[in-house]
Amino acid sequence: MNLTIDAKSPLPVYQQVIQAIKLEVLSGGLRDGDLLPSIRDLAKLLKLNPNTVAKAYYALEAEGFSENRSGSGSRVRVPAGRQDSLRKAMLESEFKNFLEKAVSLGFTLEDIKQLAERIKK
Amino acid sequence: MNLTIDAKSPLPVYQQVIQAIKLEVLSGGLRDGDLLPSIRDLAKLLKLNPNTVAKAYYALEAEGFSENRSGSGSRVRVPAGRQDSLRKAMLESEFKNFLEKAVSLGFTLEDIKQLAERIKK
Amino acid sequence: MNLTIDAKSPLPVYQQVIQAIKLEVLSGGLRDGDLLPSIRDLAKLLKLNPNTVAKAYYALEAEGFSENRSGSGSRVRVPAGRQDSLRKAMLESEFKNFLEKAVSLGFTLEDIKQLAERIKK
Amino acid sequence: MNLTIDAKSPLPVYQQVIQAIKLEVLSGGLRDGDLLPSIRDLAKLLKLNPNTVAKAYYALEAEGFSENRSGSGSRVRVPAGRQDSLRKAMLESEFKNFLEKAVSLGFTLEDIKQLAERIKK
DNA sequence: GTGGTCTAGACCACC
DNA sequence: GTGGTCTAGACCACC
Repeated sequence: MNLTIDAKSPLPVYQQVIQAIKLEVLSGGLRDGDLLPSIRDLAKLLKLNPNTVAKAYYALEAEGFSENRSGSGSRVRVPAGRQDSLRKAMLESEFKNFLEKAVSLGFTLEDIKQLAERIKK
Repeated sequence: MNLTIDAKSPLPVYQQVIQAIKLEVLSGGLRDGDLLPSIRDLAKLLKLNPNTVAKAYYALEAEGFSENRSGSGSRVRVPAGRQDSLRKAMLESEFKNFLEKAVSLGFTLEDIKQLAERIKK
Repeated sequence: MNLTIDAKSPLPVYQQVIQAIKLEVLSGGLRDGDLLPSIRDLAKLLKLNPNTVAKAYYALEAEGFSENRSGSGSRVRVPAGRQDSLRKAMLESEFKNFLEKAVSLGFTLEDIKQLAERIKK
Repeated sequence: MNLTIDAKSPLPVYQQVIQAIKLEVLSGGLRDGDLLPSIRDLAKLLKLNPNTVAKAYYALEAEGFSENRSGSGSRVRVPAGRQDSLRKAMLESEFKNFLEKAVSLGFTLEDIKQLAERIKK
């Protein structure tokens, strides 16, 4: 897993952990049944308090992304079908987000196409 | 002006105000010399404490986006050339941001092109 | 509000707080829009750590029972219709629960009727 | 025996085991002198650590519900009269429990009677 | 070792 | 004053 925490981000640290793990799940880096690092290990790795990581794990379980069991760790839970639809939904929402900002900045779809051409290379 | 404040956002409210006004300037909704709404009026409109709005206005002035003259309100300050380059820089940064997320979700540039085709219509 | 915490209960303290507030909402003691006691006040009253009460409030908000706003406290949120259906659903579930236990103890519905007659008086 | 263990329950697992066996005894599913399953067998069946089951068995013996003789297993101990009075006491306590919750939800005895009528069918 | 709960006490943004 | 986040460190049940 490739987790980095940005202490300066306005996004609370525990939510950064949630996002990073969700991304890992959605990108296929973590699959259904995979064991997540233990709360204490991840806390040590990210130099966070175990409570902060626990909060993230708790939220992930509440959202159905994992199953935490005392004594045997936390495992990823992603019904096969769900992963793909979540992935697509997330991409679309990110893209719409971007489009909205671009449009409110006064750019046209033509401008955006040109931008895309330039950066792609 | 089209401002909406999200109290639940991790981004502090006064920074949301800053962002919204900058967007307005960059999109051309506010031009060099335009009068910003008074601190009290904007606070009332957004249901915020005037202190919060004042904090945003001071920050905008510090960044050179406005000029506050006590007694005669705050006026937008945008040197002619600057607006365009800021606008472009912001669009590029947003687009790169989106691309990064898409790639980390495992999508290819081809996937993104197709998405763009679909949404455009 | 009539909250009592049982330190010996196997139910975690923060869940006891959640239950007590939900009960208060479902019984009509707390209505939509009512202000909950502040985290600090309730913590002092129950002799708990503010974090523990905060955890309960956070969960209540996640379940849609309240809306917490920094600076202006936590307010009960119960759409008028929902309260009644939740109340009935909870009663039925409690009753079924009881019936199951009674039946597994080998009692008949006749036994239960007699018990009810006796206790009612 | 019909045992199901809920790892998420706030009630410790070994106490769930105790409860389940007591219920079995009170309902007549297990009678005086009956042999309980071996600690290892029950642990395997419930996917628990044998230590957890052993803890439950010791507690049951301490309460006088069984007699553990090393080498020849654990046998249920229920003096003839005791079973019936325990059964009744448990039912009454469960019923009072239910009534309390119903009343605190604001239901009247009339409401409860109607509920009973509906479910009975 | 594992996750879950809790206290104590700090700092933040907003009021 | 309000809720939200975070660290530090403890204890619990279960493995």
